[in-house]
Amino acid sequence: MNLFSDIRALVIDALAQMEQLGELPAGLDTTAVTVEPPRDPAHGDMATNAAMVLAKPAGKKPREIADALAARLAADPRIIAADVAGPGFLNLRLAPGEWQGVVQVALREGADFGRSTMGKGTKVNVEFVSANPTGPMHVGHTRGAVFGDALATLLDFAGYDVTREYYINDGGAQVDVLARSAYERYREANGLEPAIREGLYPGDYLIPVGEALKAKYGTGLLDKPESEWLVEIREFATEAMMEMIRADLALLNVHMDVFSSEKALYGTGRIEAAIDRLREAGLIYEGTLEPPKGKAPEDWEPRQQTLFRSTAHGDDVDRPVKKSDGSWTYFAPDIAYHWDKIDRGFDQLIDVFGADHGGYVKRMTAAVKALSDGRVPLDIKLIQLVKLFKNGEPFKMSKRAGTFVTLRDVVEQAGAEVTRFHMLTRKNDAALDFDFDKVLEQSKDNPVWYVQYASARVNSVLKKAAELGVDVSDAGLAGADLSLLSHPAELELARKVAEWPRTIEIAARSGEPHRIAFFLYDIASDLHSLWNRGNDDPALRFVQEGDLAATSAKIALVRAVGVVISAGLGILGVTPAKEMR
RNA sequence: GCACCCGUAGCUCAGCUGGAUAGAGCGCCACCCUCCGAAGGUGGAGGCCACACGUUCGAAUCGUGUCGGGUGCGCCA
Repeated sequence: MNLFSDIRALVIDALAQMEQLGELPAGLDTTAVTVEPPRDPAHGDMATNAAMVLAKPAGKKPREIADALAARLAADPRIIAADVAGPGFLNLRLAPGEWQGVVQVALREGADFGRSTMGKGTKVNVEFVSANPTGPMHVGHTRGAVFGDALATLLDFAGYDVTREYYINDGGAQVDVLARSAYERYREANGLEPAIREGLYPGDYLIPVGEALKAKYGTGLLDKPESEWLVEIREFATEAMMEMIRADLALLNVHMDVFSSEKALYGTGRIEAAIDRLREAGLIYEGTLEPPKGKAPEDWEPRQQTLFRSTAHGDDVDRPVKKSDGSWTYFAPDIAYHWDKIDRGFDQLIDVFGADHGGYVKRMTAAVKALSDGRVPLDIKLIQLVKLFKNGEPFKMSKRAGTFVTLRDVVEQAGAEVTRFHMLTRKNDAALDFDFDKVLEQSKDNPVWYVQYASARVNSVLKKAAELGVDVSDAGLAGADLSLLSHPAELELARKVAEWPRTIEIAARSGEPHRIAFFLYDIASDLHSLWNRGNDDPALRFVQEGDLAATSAKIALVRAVGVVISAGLGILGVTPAKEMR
């Protein structure tokens, strides 16, 4: 349930009645009518812009519509006041019973409170991470992994049918480089001096792969030409890398539903078929690209290439699908891969890319538009970089010096929970600071800690109430006399609880899980604030010694907040804390 | 040169498909607490929402342009 949509429905209903009575012209478009919490609580509980939005199409003054609408709404028992204000806002004040009802619903629905049917079962594919299988994942991948996973959970919660997917880039030149690097480590395992020349992957993580190769092949591949071992070792090393990547993802509690392989597309005719489909649409041609203006490479030579007319679908220039030697570019199998996703029946595609792949967005959306006849939307989410800090000082990374920070480093130092939450405290397209010390700090300016502290407080106060004989089960609390929750400060917190389902829908609609993290910080802050007021005003303490009924009602509210915090943390992939240590 | 993202308080950032007097944390100032409902609390100062036009009853939010920062720009993925 979403109280805001309920009241909006009430408003729309009232407008329909006004149309029937001729107070408004028939057939008005009410899609722009909103019911929202006003910024200033003094304006009431909810505000609607109906009168202002409809004034022009109805040919009436906003005030006139607002007055009539107010009178009609005020007749509903759920609404105790409806006042016209400002340029034509209609401010509504709801009966306390509505807010108390929300608390009860939260307790009854528990972990499902806020779950929405907005997505209507739409099949959506979220492709994320998709790191090259050539080494361990680094911090940048970590953010992408956390974001993609949280987005997937969020969409699921909002009623979408979600598939988490990883595209393995195992078809390009980089896996040959991996094979050659692993071969050197294999030689090393056999007591020979490895020749890790420029351009190979120098990382230690390939040493065990070399040893495993020795265990499998003994000395059998030594002194053989590359052509005899490349394919086998490539396969072996890629599989080893994928195992490592899966293990890294598991450290973060990220689990994919599907792993798709680029290599598996070769030789199946899938790539050719995808390109042919574009060709039939007249979008493939042989041609020559202009050099980019103002940045003409010195070795530029015009070349005849097979091009995709991506400009027909919003791109700036057409893009090559074949290299000059006739082999496919990276783009070609990616087109085939996205076609495959369309083919598998997804209604909506989401790709999570690093911001450095921003230049790839238009051509990919163009391809998906062309392949699906505009039926399947592709939404590409770009993830900005993570700036690492240690105690306020920038933490320099260098691949060459071997000081680059891996996903494993981050998780081992900060923990999966803290890492996940912190990575979601910023909008995906904004750069994120990650300070190894600050994320572990126990203070109010650390959102992770502050939200967990609220969660622990809920737990501890429940325990205390239970000791005094309150039935603190959700069912028991839902049965409490909630009309005792009448203090304005308590109703305000209940209002925040009522905003949870709305927050889910907004976050899901915009594909922005960080909104959940911010909401959690807000509601945690409100809970702490009410708790603190109990220091000065004993009537606001959650546990009222000697008054079981009042305590039950207050604990019900606290537990409702706990329900929301648990649900929210669950979407972010974080386990709520039971106590602080 | 072109495309995409960004520009909000001294700092780090939110701002809900355009909505009323633009919010939070840190820092700063004042007061309170010295409590085991704990790892502080309450209040305050502080902003031409980069700038300029435009659309609108209404713009931080939409459009155009300018300035500033980031990313990317055939035969890498």
